[in-house]
Amino acid sequence: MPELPEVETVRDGVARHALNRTIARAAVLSDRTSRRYLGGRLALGDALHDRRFDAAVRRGKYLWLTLDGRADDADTALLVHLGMSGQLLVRDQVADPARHLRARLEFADGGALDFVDQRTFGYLTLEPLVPTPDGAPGGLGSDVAGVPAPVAHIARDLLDPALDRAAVSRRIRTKRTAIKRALLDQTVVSGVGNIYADEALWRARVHPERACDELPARAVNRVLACAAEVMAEALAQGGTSFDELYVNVNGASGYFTRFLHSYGREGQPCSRCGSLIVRERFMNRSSYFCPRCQRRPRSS
DNA sequence: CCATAATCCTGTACGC
DNA sequence: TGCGTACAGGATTATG
Repeated sequence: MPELPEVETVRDGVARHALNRTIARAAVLSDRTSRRYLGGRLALGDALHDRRFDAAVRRGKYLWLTLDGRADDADTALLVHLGMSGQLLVRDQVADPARHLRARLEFADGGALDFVDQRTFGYLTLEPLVPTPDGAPGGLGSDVAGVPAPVAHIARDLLDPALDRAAVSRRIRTKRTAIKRALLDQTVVSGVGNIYADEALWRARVHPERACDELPARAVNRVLACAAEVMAEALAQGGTSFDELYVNVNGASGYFTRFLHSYGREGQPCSRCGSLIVRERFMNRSSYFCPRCQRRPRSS
């Protein structure tokens, strides 16, 4: 499941292998993949014809590829969200279509960029860039102070040099909700999904149901620091491939799965204290935590 | 405005 | 063996 480290791994791969190459043909094969683009899948493919990407940029779990200069739409980007199972794969040659191939961009030099997505929560769309309020770069990968319009409400992420982490901490402490909910709220801080939320809370020794407005500032700061730390470490391992739906642009899995301490480890001993990791329903999904290291709040 | 529930989707794992 | 069901969950949309 692609969260920040996985999307960043993909962004890096695209930046290395897919920039400044002319797109000779582009085809979006599924209406669902282009559902965010009002012109429809055929127009989306047509719009990419004979164009090139000149940067690959990421904020949180959003990735966008900026189109090279053309007077009428120089500030336009192909916005990519991988959803649950989206993959961008760089092909040296046009290969046989993968089972869930949703779009293919063929380069004039013979290679291709494939978008494969089993569960179809991912999408592609073309979007104008809008200025960032603070004038800082819109995301990692470009100096341009712009983001695609649908990304304007998404907060900066924990690996963004322009993030004001102290302000995020203050905002979290005003929220009347559980800390894990706040971590997963992409308008508060972006890039954290279920896996890294659980891992960050385990590291910080904070129970996922702890109320934001009852946590000491120190604890919230610790959670944010741990989240940044665990995602940086995961990035260094190429991300987490928990269920094989996440791979990099070359089709390789990430190696961080073996370093997980809580996520997916129900019934296994906590690597810190030996208590058995428990799993609970939370927000229509699962929370994994150590019942001894991460003390449950009295209420709720 | 804020918090939360419902919703989209497909493959896999399981119980009967 | 096969069928039905639960489950995985990011982000938008709807509802309270």
